[in-house]
Amino acid sequence: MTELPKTFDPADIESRWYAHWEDEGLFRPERPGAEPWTIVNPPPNVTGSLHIGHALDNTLQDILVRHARLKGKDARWVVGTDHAGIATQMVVERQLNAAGQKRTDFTREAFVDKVWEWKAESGGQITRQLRRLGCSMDWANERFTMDEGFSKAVLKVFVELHRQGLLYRDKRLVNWDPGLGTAISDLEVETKEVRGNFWHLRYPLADGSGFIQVATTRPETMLADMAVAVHPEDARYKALIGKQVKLPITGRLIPIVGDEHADPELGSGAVKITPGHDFNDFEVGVRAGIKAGEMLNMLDAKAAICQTQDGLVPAELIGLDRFEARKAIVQRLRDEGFLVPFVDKEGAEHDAEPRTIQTPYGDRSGQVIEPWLTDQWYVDAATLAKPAIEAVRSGATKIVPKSWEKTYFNWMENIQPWCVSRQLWWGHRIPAWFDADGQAYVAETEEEAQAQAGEGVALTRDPDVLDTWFSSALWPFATLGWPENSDPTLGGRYSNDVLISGFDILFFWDARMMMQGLHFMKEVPFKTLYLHGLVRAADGQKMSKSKGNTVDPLGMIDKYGADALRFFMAAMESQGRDIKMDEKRLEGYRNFATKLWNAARFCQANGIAASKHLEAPTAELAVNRWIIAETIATVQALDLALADLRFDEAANSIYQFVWSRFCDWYLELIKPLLQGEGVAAADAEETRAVAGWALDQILVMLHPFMPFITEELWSKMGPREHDLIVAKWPMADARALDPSAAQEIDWLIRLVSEIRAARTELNVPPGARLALHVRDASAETVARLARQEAALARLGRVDQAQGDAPAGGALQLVVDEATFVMPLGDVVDLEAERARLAKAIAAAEKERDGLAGRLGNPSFVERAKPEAVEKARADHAEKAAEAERLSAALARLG
RNA sequence: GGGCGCGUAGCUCAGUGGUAGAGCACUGUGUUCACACCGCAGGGGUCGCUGGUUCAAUCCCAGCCGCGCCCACCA
Repeated sequence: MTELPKTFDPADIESRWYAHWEDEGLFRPERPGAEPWTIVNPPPNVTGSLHIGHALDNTLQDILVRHARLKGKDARWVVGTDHAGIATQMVVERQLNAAGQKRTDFTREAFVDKVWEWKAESGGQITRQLRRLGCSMDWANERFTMDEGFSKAVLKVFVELHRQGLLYRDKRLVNWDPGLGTAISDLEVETKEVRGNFWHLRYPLADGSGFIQVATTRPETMLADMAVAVHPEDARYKALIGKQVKLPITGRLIPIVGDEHADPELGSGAVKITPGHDFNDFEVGVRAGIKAGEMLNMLDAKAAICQTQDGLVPAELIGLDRFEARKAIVQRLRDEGFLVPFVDKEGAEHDAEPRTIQTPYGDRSGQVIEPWLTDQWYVDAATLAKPAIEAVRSGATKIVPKSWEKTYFNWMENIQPWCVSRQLWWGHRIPAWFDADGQAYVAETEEEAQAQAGEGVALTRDPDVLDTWFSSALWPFATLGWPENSDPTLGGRYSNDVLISGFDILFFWDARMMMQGLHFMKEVPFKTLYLHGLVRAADGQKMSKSKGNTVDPLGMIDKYGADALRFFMAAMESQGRDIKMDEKRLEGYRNFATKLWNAARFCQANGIAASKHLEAPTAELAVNRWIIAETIATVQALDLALADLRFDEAANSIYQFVWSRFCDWYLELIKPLLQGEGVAAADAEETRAVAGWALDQILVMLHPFMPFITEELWSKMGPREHDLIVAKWPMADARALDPSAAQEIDWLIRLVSEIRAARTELNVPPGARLALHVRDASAETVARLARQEAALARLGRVDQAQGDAPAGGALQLVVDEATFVMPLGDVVDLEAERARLAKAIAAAEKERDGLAGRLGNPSFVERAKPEAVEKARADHAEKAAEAERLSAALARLG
């Protein structure tokens, strides 16, 4: 047993213990035959650094892993990083730019090598930071979404999905990011409301019989218009259907078509159709019989104007950026009389009507997204979604909190084809080869593709890579050895036990793991999906670098210790709510750690040491039997809370137990037994044994939340057979519960509390010792008073006296059947005591009368649950008796 | 337009069909060598508003007000 310093210094112990655990392989001790328990960590981006959201996410996971490990399971927390295609490519490109270079100065191979170099140097930052939080991950088997095994899994999945017809190449509109020069998925598009304009155009009918008016937010796209649509039943336009319009500027002849898409209520009721540059118009175009290959395209990859297939775009517009082109085209339309001016309320004329419009932006680049006609690879998500929906309906995967199920279903049921190809260099290269005619051959190797295509056919590999989420969707099984490992349960680790993620990646990641996991493993990837919220700034705002209101978790660890930060996260994690950063609270949990530290110091100083046994020691004294029962009750509460993933309840249970039960009462109550004179040696010994045992249980129970301080104290309390991280979780043994001991200590606590409150209220000097007389005491109370004499003397500063109290001023209080009288002689302010008693009487009477009122209501007695009536009767009798005894005490005061 | 969530003590948050809790902050006080990052005692809430269901509602239902988030093709 090593003596503990007076102040707890987290920094001193954290790195020491972490290194020890990791070096000794304690994050995944050998446990042959033990029940496997598995959780996979959401792989952070290699470009990332630990932010406060990671701190929450990983704390919750570590609590579950450590709990499972303490319970003796073969717990494994799979860890690794994600190659994060776009993000990582951007980081490396930015570095090149800073050095005056650019990506295209290099060959693809050379650039990708540079990214790997960057990854080797900087990609480990976040995993080092996770260690500071105390995360007990299986580092020995760390994975990367582009490591060799993973790449095999990705190839296999791509090829199989293709063979099954669930992955295909298609020409359709895609969300194109002109800044990054790649397609992105629906989920990577953020729609924002921006101030924009609404231009009203009039298109001349080809036969010269007049005009048809249309409105648009994107006038420049008129260069690729292929129709004007009106509602088939719209009386105003019905006769025009089938006529031709001669487009301004290009002079192209386009038809007026009838289509349900045109809403007679909106604008003029007629709408220009640009199938190559608008998702709605694409559908209208298809219905009008236009094939994707024929749709006019007027933009290049950078969203500058290019010549359309029919060559009708005037040369002076070619090469203009889309926003420049808009200005030029509006001006020309105005000059040529095709722009209908907007007249505002004051009667003034403008080119356009101001209006807020929904505009799509790329979530990475911040660029306005262009619907663009390209060939891309798509996954038939709707088909894969069906089993994923069913799995949640049947409960095979339970979503916690349940309220997210609806969101999950809603998204899954309306899911669109998932565009998985990206025009980037960094990522999993698509295993497809094209011949000269553009025919694709999909295979795991070039040889196989060649075999499909036939001898001598020249093949070129698809230059594109896969969406990062395509690979991370395989994380729950590809990290466990699939596909080499053909065991359908992957050694009992698939399905994973639980997945913890922020709700912000429910669609990006969780849903896609469900789809891929069910498709390839025929089982759900995880039995429970726990979704937590965001960590927000103190003022409730979302944290962001641009706002400059981020809180650095490492800074919090430096200031308060990792244990305090972890406990904060756990205590604040109630299901379904975001967490607001509250540094005062964090400070409070730092204080909690110090409190525990000092409790352990007290134990050390009083000969209390590491328990020799797992089971609770046998005990005779009520106080010891009571703390054993309280410990058991806390284990039960913790197990329940953790099973329900109620991290806040779990944290609060152990917090309350440690501070309010163990420190505030138990340690105070046993002081006379440890330090008093004339204590039987057996009693002192029993108490030391029980206290040591209870402290041990506290350390084990608190360990998942506060691993560092608990491990330190565990080691300092005496010799141990093993480290705390691999200790045994307490057994919730109901046999240790003792109602009579609990009742006695409960009575003692109430009596001491009453004495203290009364003393304070009457301004009895803290140091003054009072004589304690009792009247109307039952035999049980008399016995308890005798047994608890030392505790009462110490905590209440009272000395028990025989016989009735002498007449005169006294402090009186009622606990259960007995009235306690503490004579105060001349010191007492009789008026103050009368007032105090009167207040107590009033309170008891108020409750009594309230209960009487309820009992006097016939419908309550008739219709309420019998136990509710019974309880009301009992409470009423008790309150009535209390009021009477207090009144008697008041009367005695004279 | 659809969906979800939130509104409980000054602040941050739990909570239950039977008259409300925690941490911090606040007030008073400090005898007892574990701890002032502490102890003891205390004040403080018409549980957003309005109806309804019920013997009984902060908790269930409906509407309203306020706040936030997600999804969606109004040109």
